[in-house]
Amino acid sequence: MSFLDELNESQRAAVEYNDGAQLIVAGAGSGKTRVLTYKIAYLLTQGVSAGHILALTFTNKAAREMKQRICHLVGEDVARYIWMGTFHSICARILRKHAAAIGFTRDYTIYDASDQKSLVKKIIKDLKLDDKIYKPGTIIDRISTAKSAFVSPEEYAQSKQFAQADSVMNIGRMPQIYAEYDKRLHGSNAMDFDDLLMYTVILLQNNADIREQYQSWFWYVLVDEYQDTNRTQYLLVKLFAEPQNKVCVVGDDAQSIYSFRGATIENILGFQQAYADARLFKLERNYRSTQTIVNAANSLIYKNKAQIRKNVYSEKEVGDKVRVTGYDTDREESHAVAQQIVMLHNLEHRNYEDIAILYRTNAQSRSFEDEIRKRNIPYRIYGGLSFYGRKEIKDAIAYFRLVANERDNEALDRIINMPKRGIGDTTVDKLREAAAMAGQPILAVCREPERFAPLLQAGTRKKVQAFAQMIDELHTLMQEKDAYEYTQAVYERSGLMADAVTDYSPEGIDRRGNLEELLSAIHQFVTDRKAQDEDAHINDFLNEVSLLTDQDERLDDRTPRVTMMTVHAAKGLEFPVVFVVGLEENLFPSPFCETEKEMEEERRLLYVAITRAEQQCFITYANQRWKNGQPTFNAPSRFIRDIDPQYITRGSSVPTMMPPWIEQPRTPRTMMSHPTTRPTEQLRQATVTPPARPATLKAVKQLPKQPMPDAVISEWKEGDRIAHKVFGKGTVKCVYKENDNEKIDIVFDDKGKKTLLLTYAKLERI
DNA sequence: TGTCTCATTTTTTTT
DNA sequence: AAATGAGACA
Repeated sequence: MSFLDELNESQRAAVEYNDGAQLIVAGAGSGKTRVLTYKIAYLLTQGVSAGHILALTFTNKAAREMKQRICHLVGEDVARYIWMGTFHSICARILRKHAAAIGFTRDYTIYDASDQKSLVKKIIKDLKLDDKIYKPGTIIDRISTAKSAFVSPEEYAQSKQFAQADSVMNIGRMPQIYAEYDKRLHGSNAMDFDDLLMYTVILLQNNADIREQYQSWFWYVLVDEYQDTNRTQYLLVKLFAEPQNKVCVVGDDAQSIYSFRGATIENILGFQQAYADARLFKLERNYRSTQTIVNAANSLIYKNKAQIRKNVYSEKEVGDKVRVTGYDTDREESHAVAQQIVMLHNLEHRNYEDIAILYRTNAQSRSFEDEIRKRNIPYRIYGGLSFYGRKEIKDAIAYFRLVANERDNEALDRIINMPKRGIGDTTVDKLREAAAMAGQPILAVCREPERFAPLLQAGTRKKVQAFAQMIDELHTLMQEKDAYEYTQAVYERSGLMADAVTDYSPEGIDRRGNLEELLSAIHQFVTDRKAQDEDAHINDFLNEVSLLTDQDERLDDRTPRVTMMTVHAAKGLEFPVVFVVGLEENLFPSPFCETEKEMEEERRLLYVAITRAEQQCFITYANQRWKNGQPTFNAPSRFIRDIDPQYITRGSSVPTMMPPWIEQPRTPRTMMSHPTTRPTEQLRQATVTPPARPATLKAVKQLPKQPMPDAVISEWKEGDRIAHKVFGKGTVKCVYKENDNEKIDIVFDDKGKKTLLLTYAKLERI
């Protein structure tokens, strides 16, 4: 087999074995995708036909790339029949077909994070719980944890473990909330992301005929990134693979970084127990990075206890040492990184696309963005507001959703008064109540208000009815037209486009542009699907979009750009030059990890970050960082100490001030509202003993609001620093008055009218 | 009902 | 630094 010659010995062994269950432990950069693609190609040459292969990945992007590579090996006409996709998209596909078996219709909606949140908020309100204690975020997290562990509401109510964790958090009513949440989702003919997996397992468990149908259909099951699967996914894989157990999972326990989402590292560690005669293969040769980078990463991960020991090595050049540099402030850090990028580009002729900045939290991106833009360096930020996350796009999509699934109450909530129809919150509340009373979808109440909600005023009834009628008319159109024509009809009938067109503000023009972009994306979709002789219905589009992530967008753009993203988002990618920034205590590692186990996950996260680098790796930290409008002071991350010093060189941009190591007191939860603030000077002098906290500087949160006459503002402009920034609502002009330690933000709307005035104090001497 | 003003809060990572 | 929410008022 000629193409197998392109593999090394261990890769080839892994590809050629397919007698049964198989675990491939693939070190970073060891060609794991290559093995998977070649394995699939090999299976095809062995007579397994494409349609009988199921390959599950973590992201759409990974699926698409793998499919492309297989196309190169075996041709597109074969590759297109492989069942390749994310867990979620494969499940969504199966559930569409068998929706009735689990009590849904095939038009079910997939709720995204914001739908979940608003639903949970309503439940908390209806159950009359305190939203200070029952925070939507926490609740959603608990529900997701349960679903990831395949725990139903009933089982949740029985579970001592969940009950105990809830009582610690003082959220003892969780079982009721979970049950109610489940009920309302079902009532809305909707599922959240976790449901897609959970219901597929339920479907297969409860329906022997369907289960056997898939089990005999899938001859071979492959799973990528197995270290990031949760219990529900484990069950799912098992259900697909039984009874033959021709299953091949690939993963790296050292790169398991999604436990917060329910991933359990036990899946990969216990694979050989789960599949009795499973064979283990290891890929240990790293083809990506220099020896120094591999060694540095190894020395870091060596500090973790729970892991499959392996010996990842590189035979590339030794390469540069990892450069660790500390700065006084976060501003200096981003300034220096941007400057370094300029130098890399101009002096070492690095392409911008070869460079990435990786950080722990999305919030860190802003300062780098500012500095990089100042220097006119092209860049791209992943993970910010994605196109499909924009308000006007979500509104348009909410129309699609409601028309397709009239029970989708979250979509209705979004659009019933968008654009303005004079249907306010009070009316919607009444409608909701009437709907709950009658056991009807809210839209049904809108259709016949006199029957379900006679209390509404005549004028309101009319408005509500008109809305329902519009939706119903669109419903007819939806069935007649393709997605493109239908979208045009939606824009027109809903008044969305008219609303954007008459708005001449910069934001309005932007909104219109986005709506047009959506339309052209749908046009593209229709053309593509028709060329493939596939359906081009709006529901097909909706399906695809609701499972999209921000990393799946913007393929067209080929300008070389510096990449900025979180370390999580960088998993699976590689760059010649990588900056890992913000390596400080209380940031990286995150202040929220308390157990040693969580700390090990943070360490793995840094391992992932470092191993993204092919040739050069820079690590930076800042002694002072602005957080929530307040300065915070943190010691350099303990992880820097974990890396063997022989692979590190100290950066020299500022006087090296790595203090002799002090165990940074980790801010306990209860103290979070009073962040420790310590002046930089103190940090410099700190020796072995943890420094006391001399409060020579105090950050004053917010000055009392004071009227600020325009005259005063113009007076301040003279000689003061004035910054311009553009963000969501309007233009902000910040006026700093240094001597009085005050800063004023004046927010103007598009017409130059003053809309918001905030006064902040900077550091105040005591 | 909708807009404007002010006040409070903020736990990381994402399919 | 920014978003979200509550309350006042037109």
